[in-house]
Amino acid sequence: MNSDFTIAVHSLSYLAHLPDRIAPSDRIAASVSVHPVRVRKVLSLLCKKGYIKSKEGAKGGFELNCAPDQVTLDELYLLTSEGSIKPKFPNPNPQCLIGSNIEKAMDGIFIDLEAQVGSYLKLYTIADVLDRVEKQSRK
Amino acid sequence: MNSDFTIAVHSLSYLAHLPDRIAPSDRIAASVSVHPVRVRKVLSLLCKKGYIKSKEGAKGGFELNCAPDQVTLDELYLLTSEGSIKPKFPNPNPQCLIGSNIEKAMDGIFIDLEAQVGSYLKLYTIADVLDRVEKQSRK
DNA sequence: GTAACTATAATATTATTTATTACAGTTATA
DNA sequence: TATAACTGTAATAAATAATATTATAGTTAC
Repeated sequence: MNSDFTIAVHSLSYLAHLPDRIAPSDRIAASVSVHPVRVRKVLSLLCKKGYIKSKEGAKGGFELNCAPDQVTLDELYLLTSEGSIKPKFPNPNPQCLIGSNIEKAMDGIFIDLEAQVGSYLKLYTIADVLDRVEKQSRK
Repeated sequence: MNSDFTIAVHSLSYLAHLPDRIAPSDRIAASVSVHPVRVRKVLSLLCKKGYIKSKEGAKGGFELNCAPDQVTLDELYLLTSEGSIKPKFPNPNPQCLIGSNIEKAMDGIFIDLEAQVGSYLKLYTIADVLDRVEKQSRK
């Protein structure tokens, strides 16, 4: 899974926990600890899907536009990391029975695995993540 | 998942399909299409776990030492890629409620996810992979 | 004794990820 | 209405991770 997923989950949780649910990319970036340009790139995906709205100009930023308990981690996985479970198959030898067929043979397994991962991640929402964050902070 | 998994699965399938079930690293490497030194590195892990035996010297190589229908992909995943599902959390800000707790909050989710992945991969053996390779080759 | 092999460490190369810079466009507000 | 605070996005640079290569020592069949 790639770290755009981390950025998406962190950003949504961050916005959800703010009283006014809006923050500019540099503030979000400071919480996630990545570059603001990267935050904007990932959040632009979330904008397209309507999870957040972006406001340009002064006092702008990214504003939550969804119910935290309605957004599942599965959706964010698909948006940011779909297909990332399968490892690389670096040009196996086409002259060889195994080499020429193994990637396609494994593809079916990995497609189902992705579905498994999806159905598990569907059990968790941004609201759940926030709950866990709060529980963790009380430890 | 990292590509050492690919190398492990490919190598075991490759050995299993050979009449004498033995081959040197450079032959395996030619089928997988990676460097022989890398094959030896990954296969040395499989040796330690007893899946194969290595024979040094002339006419040596790696010899299968297990029943292909008894080795599950789960075992090979754990050996080569355990923990690789979880994305990176690049030093989130310790001054922030979200930043200081999100990685630990997510850890629980990813631990369970790994277990899910494991239990799915347990459904497939090297023998199954070989079957699929053969079916694929007849398409 | 030699050729064919494994084992493994050290280094180099390549690919991927991430950060940075740059700049055009938008908007609140002084 | 000028300016500061923003987003959007492309281009480039830097850092990191993955992979290959080189080197060397040890083993074994013949």
